[in-house]
Amino acid sequence: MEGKDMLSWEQKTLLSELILGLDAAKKLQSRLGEAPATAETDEILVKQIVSTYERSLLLLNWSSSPTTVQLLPTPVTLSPAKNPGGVPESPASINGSPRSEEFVDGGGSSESHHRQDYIFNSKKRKMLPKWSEKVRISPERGLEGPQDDVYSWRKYGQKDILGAKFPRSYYRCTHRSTQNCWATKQVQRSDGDATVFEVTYRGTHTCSQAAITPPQKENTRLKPAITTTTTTTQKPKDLLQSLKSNLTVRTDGLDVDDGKDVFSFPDTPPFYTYGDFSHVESSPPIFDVGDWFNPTVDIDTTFPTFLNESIYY
DNA sequence: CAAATTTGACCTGT
DNA sequence: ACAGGTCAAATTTG
Repeated sequence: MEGKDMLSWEQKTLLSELILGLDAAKKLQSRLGEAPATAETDEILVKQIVSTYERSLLLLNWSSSPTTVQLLPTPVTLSPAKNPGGVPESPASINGSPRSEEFVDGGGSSESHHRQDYIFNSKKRKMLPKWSEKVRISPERGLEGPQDDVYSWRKYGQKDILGAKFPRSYYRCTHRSTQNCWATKQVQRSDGDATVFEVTYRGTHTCSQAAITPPQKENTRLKPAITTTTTTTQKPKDLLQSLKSNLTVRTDGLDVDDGKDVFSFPDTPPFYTYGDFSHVESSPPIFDVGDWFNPTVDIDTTFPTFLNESIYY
């Protein structure tokens, strides 16, 4: 939030990457020109150069998606502090394989791509930008936290994570198949603070978000988990040239235990600084989330039933 | 009845 | 072999 350089994260990163690359390149250049220096050094330098430029390229435009692609300079005025994420996702096989087996379907055909497709996608997916943030919920609001855009998510899995007390749930954009939008997110309840969830996004939306979604209620269901909130906001914005790479903010491994729950919430633009992520919000008096989480759980009774009877205000 | 979720099987990278 | 992530059939929800 504090702003010194008003440069966007992308710009900063790109700049430093390019500078590093250039510097390394120059050194190597002089070295090679001089004498047969140590092979090791050269190797290191070369590696650095390569990776640096790779990242730069990725930042600049690592998209080459067949369809979708949204490198259009949206004339939308973005808040200076917030930049809706908009990284086109795609192969970006910079120095990977000069193959052309890159894109699958350019339209929407998908008759029988089976594991091939799966494999391909999983690889591709790994390269998608990733970032995470924490969201806290408040008894009345539902959720609190950076709420900017809201996309429609569809849960496609849940898994227990080793060491974590709560399962992690996986969501993907509802328009995955229809619009080839590969944005996904995973939600994990914080071990420590029951009102905090950590959500990790992967890939940005390439769908015309805010699709036509019937008026939905943002309610809470009576299920062992607060799920669903396929909210959709129609904000004709956000499609752009934001770039980001893989940043992963992570909460340390705290160990607490509880029941389990999940819920989904909106998406938010990624914004952080390279190795600097200090977003510790002042923790206001936390209230109890009462039953929104699990009114009834089917967990072993051996567990402290999550917020079963905590404070009530 | 269509769309979303649940959940165990399956896939892939350490 | 294991853990995390995804698929897909069955089931639930609206």
